[in-house]
Amino acid sequence: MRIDVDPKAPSPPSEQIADQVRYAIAQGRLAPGDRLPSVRGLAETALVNPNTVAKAYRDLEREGTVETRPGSGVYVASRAAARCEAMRDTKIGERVSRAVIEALASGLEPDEIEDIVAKAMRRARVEASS
Amino acid sequence: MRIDVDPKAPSPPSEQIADQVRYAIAQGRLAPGDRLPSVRGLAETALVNPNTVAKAYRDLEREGTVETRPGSGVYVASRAAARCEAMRDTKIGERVSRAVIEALASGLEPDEIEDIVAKAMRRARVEASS
DNA sequence: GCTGCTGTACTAGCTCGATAGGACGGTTGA
DNA sequence: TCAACCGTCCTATCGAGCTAGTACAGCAGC
Repeated sequence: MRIDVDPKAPSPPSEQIADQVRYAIAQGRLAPGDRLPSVRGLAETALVNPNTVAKAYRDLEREGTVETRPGSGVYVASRAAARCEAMRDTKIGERVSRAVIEALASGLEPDEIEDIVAKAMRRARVEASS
Repeated sequence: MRIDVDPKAPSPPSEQIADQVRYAIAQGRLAPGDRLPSVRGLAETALVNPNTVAKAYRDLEREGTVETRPGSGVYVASRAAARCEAMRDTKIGERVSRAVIEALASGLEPDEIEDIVAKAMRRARVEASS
């Protein structure tokens, strides 16, 4: 369970953390009943403040994706996978759409955009395999 | 010269304005010597504070894309087109790449992402023609 | 019981950016 | 000349979000 936070990304760190947990659940890398990293532990490895991790966990708890057992930790809720998958699809869909729409609005041609997408895909594959 | 500001977008209004001016220059919709909308006028039509437009113009001035003639207005600089085109390509490239990389990291398959891109492209075309 | 871990809560301070409102000097055109 | 417009500058305020530090209550294992 590795979670990376990019301080230069447009979305705030707490949202990045919550998103990565949701994606891990959607992929099945986190199953119902699994325990999440501790607030303090994750804060240390992700180089953010414990309060930032706590905010991410609080948001996940509110939407029913995780449940916290007082004194023990935070665990993936039982019916979380389907919801996480749905959230991922809409969220990623919106984000990719927004980028494509901006690219078209900037005057780039559709085939230039497809080129950029293909290149990004290849680059991401290389990074993922390394 | 229509400039729209989306207050819900992740990037701040002043950056949206500066980007749209750059894209217009890259496309040739704004040519060297053309005059930009006045700070107060654009602030009114784009529903933002005049200071926000002034900040966008100041940034464009600093990078050499426009030049302001005191008391008269802000005008597109003579060698702006090439620089704007280069800036657009890197900026849009980064933005699209970031979205694609996040989509792959979230567990979506490459062909699913291509689907999303194709759909966004069709939708943007419809909106542009309306 | 005690130690160490868990998440939670709270106050305070900081940065970034937009907003609001006013004042200034330069230019344009009647 | 003078009114209207131009961009610029300045101070102050607000909100979002992260950071820092502290304190608290619950659970687990020795």
